[in-house]
Parts: sequence; structure tokens; C-alpha cells
Amino acid sequence: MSSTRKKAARKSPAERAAEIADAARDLALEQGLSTVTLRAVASRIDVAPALVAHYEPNMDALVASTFATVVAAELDDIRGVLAAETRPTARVAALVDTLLDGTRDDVTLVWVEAWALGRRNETLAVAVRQEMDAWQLVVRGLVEDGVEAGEFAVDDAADVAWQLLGMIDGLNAQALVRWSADRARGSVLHRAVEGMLGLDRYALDTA
Amino acid sequence: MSSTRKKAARKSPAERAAEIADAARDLALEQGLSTVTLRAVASRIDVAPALVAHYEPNMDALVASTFATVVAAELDDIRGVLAAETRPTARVAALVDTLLDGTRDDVTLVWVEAWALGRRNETLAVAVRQEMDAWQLVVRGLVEDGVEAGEFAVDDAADVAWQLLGMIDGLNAQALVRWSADRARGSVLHRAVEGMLGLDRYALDTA
DNA sequence: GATATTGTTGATCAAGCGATCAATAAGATT
DNA sequence: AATCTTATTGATCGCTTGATCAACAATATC
Repeated sequence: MSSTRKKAARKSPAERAAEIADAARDLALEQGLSTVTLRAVASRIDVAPALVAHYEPNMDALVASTFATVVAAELDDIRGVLAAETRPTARVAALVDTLLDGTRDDVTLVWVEAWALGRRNETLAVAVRQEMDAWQLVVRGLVEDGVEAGEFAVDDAADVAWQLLGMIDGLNAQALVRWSADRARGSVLHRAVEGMLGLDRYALDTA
Repeated sequence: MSSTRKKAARKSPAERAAEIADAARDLALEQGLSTVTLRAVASRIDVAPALVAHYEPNMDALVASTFATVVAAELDDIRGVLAAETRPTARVAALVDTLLDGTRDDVTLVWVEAWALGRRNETLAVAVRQEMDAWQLVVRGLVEDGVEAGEFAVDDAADVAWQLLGMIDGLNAQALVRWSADRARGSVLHRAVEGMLGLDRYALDTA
């Protein structure tokens, strides 16, 4: 009964487009990118499937833009976290601890599904590479700051940035399946990062 | 023309079951777990789709057992690699270098898709957890050996094992999308692992 | 050589997907 | 109030998926 729809209120194109994008984003965060379908998005905002198709060139594009929206928002969050600290060592600790605090499984699911779906959705694959680059740029800047400040000892900041991101993604993906797992893992990761950055042991724990 | 099928030769149940399992495995390695469908498996061995359905309780189960087969085989490979070295430090170096040598993207794809598909295929999810446990057991044993031999200094070998596997998975998954990437990354990973294990810097490079 | 066993298949179902298009009706314009 | 613009929809197509079942036919058994 509650799901019977008569007719959707007429809205401006900008308004409706935003509504569709929001519905797709919420769907992706709640149930994963693979549930962002024509019909699922339409039914979530109580509209005919054809309307969603009317507003989007195709579903691959909507999935790709949804991915980009979710991931870009997360990166903005992180920028805020980093800005709250001044010394590079403390900023690295904040970065790692925030990304592994276990409150972002919804975003991790989006990442993992994007890796898988990207093999059959080239538009999505392009978006994935773009967002990975954006993330790497931020982390790389942080590492370079640490080197200039004399806190880190690193050969190639770009390499370290990729490595750090890969580690974090892997640990989060793992926790997605083994939900009981504590992904902080004591602070084994701190030791690993200290090794990568040439920091003294336990330097990150007290940062 | 070449794909027209008349009638499949009659085979023993064991033989046919093995043939189906092999086809599913090859399919998974070549194109990913998501392409292991009733029809794709059937057509690969030139048989009616109904025959595959006849031999398997359902497709979720076939996908799950295919995943387990692929991943267990990889673990066996690794056991061989580890057996070739004696000192724990050298074995860790061999483990890391082997898993990141870039020759296992097919298996990585299976892993990534399993993480994603496991959210809607509980049979698969169970298999994923089992295989992760098997992997962790092997790595954990290696870490414990190193501690007993006085080579590693770690608080919790189990934590370190999970961490190490998560790092490796993440780096491989990353390379799956950014195929141009060199996942060895200089040897930044070596520095990270040295930090985790309490090894001297560069200890892994010369191991 | 006749019979029984069973591996194999064609046909078919319901469900889900993306996509298209003529027709409708809500709101803006005059 | 009449007209125009366009946001919205119902109907429908083609495709893919997993699954079921009566019928067929190849082989083993007697």
C-alpha cells in the first residue's frame, strides 16, 4: 500500500537531477554500487524508471558519477582531518587512524565494487583512476611535507603515497568480509608506516 | 559454424563434474568470478546449460567452490616458495616478492570479485572467510618461526599476519586497476614490513 | 539382442536488467 | 482562459540470468 505511486510532482530539471544523484549516492552507500540500477534509483524517489533514464545518458555514467561523488566526499573529510594537525608525523598518524577507524565500511564497499565493476564499465574505470590520483596527490603532498620538514626519510614520495593507500585499502577491504576483525590490529600498522617513512619505532603512537 | 553442438559424449559423473569444475576455474581466472554463469560454463565445455545445473546444487555453490579452488591452489604455490628458504627473514622476503611480482592478476581479480559478490552470496562469503583463515595460518606460522628464531620482534604474530596479508591484497587490487603501476614500488614495501617485524632497515633487501 | 539405467537435452518459466518512444498532463506564458 | 512548453509516464522491446522437468538416447546389464 505504502509504495503505490500516483504521479510525481513536477520539478525543475536541476532539482530532479540532484534528487536522482542523491538517491544513487544513498543507495550506493547503503547497499553498494551494484544496486544502483535504473529501477532501484527510480523507486527510491518514487518516480518512473524512464525518468531516471531520461536524466542520465546511461547507467554506466550514473554509476561512475555516483562513485566519484562518494569518494570525493571522503577525500574532503580527510582534508579536514589533516588540516587539524600541523606536524607531518601527527598528520600521518591522523590519516591512518581515521581511515581505519571502522566507520567507513560503506565507502569501502563502494571502492571494492568499483574495482570489480570497473572491468566491465569503462566510464567507471576512468573515474576510479581519477579519484585514485586525487587521493595519491593529497597523500604525496603530506609525505613531501614531512621530508622537507626533516621528519621523514623517504626515497620517492610518490611511491610511498601509493603504497600507503594500497595498504589502507587492503586492510579495509579485509574488514569488509571479516567484520568481526579489529582493523587497527594493535598498532601493527603504525610500525609498518614508521618503517616506510624512516621514523623511529613508536614515533606514530605518540604523535 | 564452429560452435554448433550436436550432442555431448556421455561421461561418468565424476569425470563430468571435474570437467565442469575445471571450466569454471578457467573462466574465473580468465574473466573473473562474475562470468561463472550457468550458460558460460556450459558453453565452454560444449554442453547444455541444464547439465551444469544438474551437477551443481545452485550457481552460488559453484562460484564459491571455484573461488576456493583458485585460492587454495595459490596458497599451495606459496607453501612451495616458502619451503625453498630456511631463515624466516628470507622466507618473508620471498613471500612478499612472490605475491607482488605481478604475475597473479588473474587470482587478484578473483579475490576482489569475491569480496564484492560475497555480500550477496553467503555460500561464497563463507568460503572467503575460510580461505582467508588458511592464508593467515600460514603467514602467522612464518612470523612465529621468526620470533622463535630471534629474527623478528613482534607483539602479536596473528595481528601481524593479518596486517601483512591486508597490505599485499590492497597493493595487488590497486595494480588491477592501475595496470601500468609497478607494484614493487621501489622497495617501499620492504621498509614497511621491516618496520612491522622489528627488522633493521634494508634487512629484507639483502635476505 | 532385449531391457534397464541414467547421463543429457530442449523447451520453458519467472525475474531482473538497460533502453526507447509516443502519449500525457502539469505548469509557464500569453 | 487559452495556448505552449516540457517534465513525466506506461508500455514495450531485447537481453541475460538461474532454475525446473518431461523426454530422449547412449551405455551397461542381463
